[in-house]
Amino acid sequence: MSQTAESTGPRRAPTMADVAQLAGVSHQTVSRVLSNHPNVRDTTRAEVQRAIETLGYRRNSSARALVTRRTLTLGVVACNPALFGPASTLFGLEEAARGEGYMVSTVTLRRYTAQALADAIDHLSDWGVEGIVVIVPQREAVAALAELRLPFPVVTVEGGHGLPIPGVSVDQELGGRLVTDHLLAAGHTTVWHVAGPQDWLEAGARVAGWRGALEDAGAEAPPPLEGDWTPLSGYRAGQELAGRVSSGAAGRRSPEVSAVFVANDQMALGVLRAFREAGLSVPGQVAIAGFDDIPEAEFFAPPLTTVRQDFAAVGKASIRLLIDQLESGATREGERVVIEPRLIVRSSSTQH
Amino acid sequence: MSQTAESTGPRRAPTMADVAQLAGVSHQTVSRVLSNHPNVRDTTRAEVQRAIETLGYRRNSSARALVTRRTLTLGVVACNPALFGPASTLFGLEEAARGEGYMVSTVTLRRYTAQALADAIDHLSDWGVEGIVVIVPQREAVAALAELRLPFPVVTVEGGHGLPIPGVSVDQELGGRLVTDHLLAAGHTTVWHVAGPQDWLEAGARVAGWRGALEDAGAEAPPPLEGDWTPLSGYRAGQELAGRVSSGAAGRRSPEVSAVFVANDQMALGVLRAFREAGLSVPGQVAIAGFDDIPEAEFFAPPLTTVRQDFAAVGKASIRLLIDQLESGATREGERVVIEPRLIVRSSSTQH
DNA sequence: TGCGTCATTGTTAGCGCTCACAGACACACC
DNA sequence: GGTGTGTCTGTGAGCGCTAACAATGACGCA
Repeated sequence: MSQTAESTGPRRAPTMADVAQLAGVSHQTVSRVLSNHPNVRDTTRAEVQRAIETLGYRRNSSARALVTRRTLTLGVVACNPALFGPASTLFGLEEAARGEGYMVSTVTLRRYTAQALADAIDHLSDWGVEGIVVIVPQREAVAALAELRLPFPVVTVEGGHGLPIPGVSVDQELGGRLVTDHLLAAGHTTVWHVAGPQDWLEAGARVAGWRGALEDAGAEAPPPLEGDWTPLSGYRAGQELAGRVSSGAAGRRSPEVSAVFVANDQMALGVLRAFREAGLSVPGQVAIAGFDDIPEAEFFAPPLTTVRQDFAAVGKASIRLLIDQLESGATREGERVVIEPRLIVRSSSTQH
Repeated sequence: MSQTAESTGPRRAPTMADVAQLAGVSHQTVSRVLSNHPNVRDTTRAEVQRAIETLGYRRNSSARALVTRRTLTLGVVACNPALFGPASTLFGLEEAARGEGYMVSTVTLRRYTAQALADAIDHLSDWGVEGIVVIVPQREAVAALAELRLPFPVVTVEGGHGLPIPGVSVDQELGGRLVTDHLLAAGHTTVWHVAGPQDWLEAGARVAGWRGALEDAGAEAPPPLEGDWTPLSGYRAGQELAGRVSSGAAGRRSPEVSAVFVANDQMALGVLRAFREAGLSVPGQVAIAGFDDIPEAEFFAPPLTTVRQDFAAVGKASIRLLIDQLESGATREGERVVIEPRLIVRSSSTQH
């Protein structure tokens, strides 16, 4: 049954010549109709269109790519695609690319290593992508990328500055500043920080923003804790911080814990749980702020003050940057698009 | 500077003929080396390999696809790719496909409509995908899909039964049962339900599991509330439920609210917030369970009992099903792979 | 010596399309 | 009538590869 499903046998997909024959024109005329060339008589065009519909003809993309030397395909390498940020960026990327007439092929990395990155790019190259966007925010990744000397344009997302590879990023340092300033303005003498993994550029930039804001305010910077973006690591950091709240500043020569800036919302969730278990009230005894504004943040206990990043804009800008290079043929050495984040104040940081 | 970066001008990528010439063989021998044909003398093979490395040659995928009639590309249509489930599935899908030597091209839908789905598939067809996986769990989507009669195999994820399109799904009904049974076993006389949008098959199946478990236990089924998967909708449903807890069953002729099964974790988060604001203790006064086991669930206040789905397995199985069809040429009419979910018990449903 | 067999290599055609160019025809102008 | 200047259409080549077949030489065996 399975073999005889299509009654006339394994019929080949119709070709341009088939359409031409049915419409009584040359294959070239069919091609012209398909590419909207102006110099085709209306009646001819209609005839060809009808033949196309009758046969259900579709242009063979491989043949077309072979002769035009354009695959109209872009590659994306992403690292933690189940996280909110990367997933949203991926989405924005794909949408923007499709709008520009390109297809997106994705390769995801379970964990970043220089080898995995190289393999991913190799895989994409094999399929003839015209350029790639790399969403691998580890510090060394960008360096590894710069050494690869690829035969097509590359754009990084959150790839950091100072490299010849163009990229798009959110101003993470500004985000760190916004949060810290906000907490200082609420009257806290200083702000503690639970940082992301320091091989991530974003994590480093958020630390820098936090530290900068403290310095500008003349506040002492307590030693930052470090997590790995997961709620669990935030939970552990939160337990550590909770211990310091109760034991007071004297024992450790550190300032009192009354405000914490956590480098992402998931870790902030862990911190909240740790504080809850320690019997600390938020924001009563400690104010907390996160980063990312995941959809859940508004419904945390209490709702979380955080920083919103416009991932869709990041995706769109990366594609723009990539396609610009494709079409101009010039590489935008070191060009960077920076997107501003926005502080979202909720009750985790404000005495109601 | 940008134009003169490559000193010898815009050199074409090397072709098989270039490699052949450098190695002193015919292009066909190069082709044989590349496709690991056994009948090539070792010395010849080595010579060709060296020429390939010297020139940095890569096979032109378009030319290859043109003659072999195989693009080795699979398409994926996904609907809410920033949600945890779809994103994880996407990830598993891509990884499995790459392992099998295929490339994955993705199209994401902002919102499901029959038109958007058709457009997405059109877009993928234009790029010559050999088959597609559709992760669009709305009820009508599958029907629309069945009517499209596509010239390549299709596999659905969470696409429901009774259609000629093969697919992979998690046993959502079983999941609903597991949760409900668990809550009943804890001594609750009945279990309320905050359902997902009823045009989603998964939402319907979870309702069915919930209702089935109640019936089997001889418990009365209260009218289910309906949300849209977002924390906000869960919050609203939670407010409604909280009102019933305080006013008691008498006013509405409904059983008392002492246990709630929420159709996903995000909505459960909203319910938790509503209950917290209403001064209800969880699980003291009301037990709550969710569905999905998002990474955050363990850190909710309180940690959430939920159902874990193995999305990676779903992705892997879909790709297997698709590639099997590709290689056998036969469509697996109505074949379904069902993956079992697992109950994760945490403190939101248990008196400590 | 003659012939078949096998491993190794080369030759040729053609996948389905676009590009460059060449025709055909209509119309205007001198 | 000749010569442009359009508009519309067809012809031929070739993109880079693989598949089918042909050719070559080495070897074994009668």
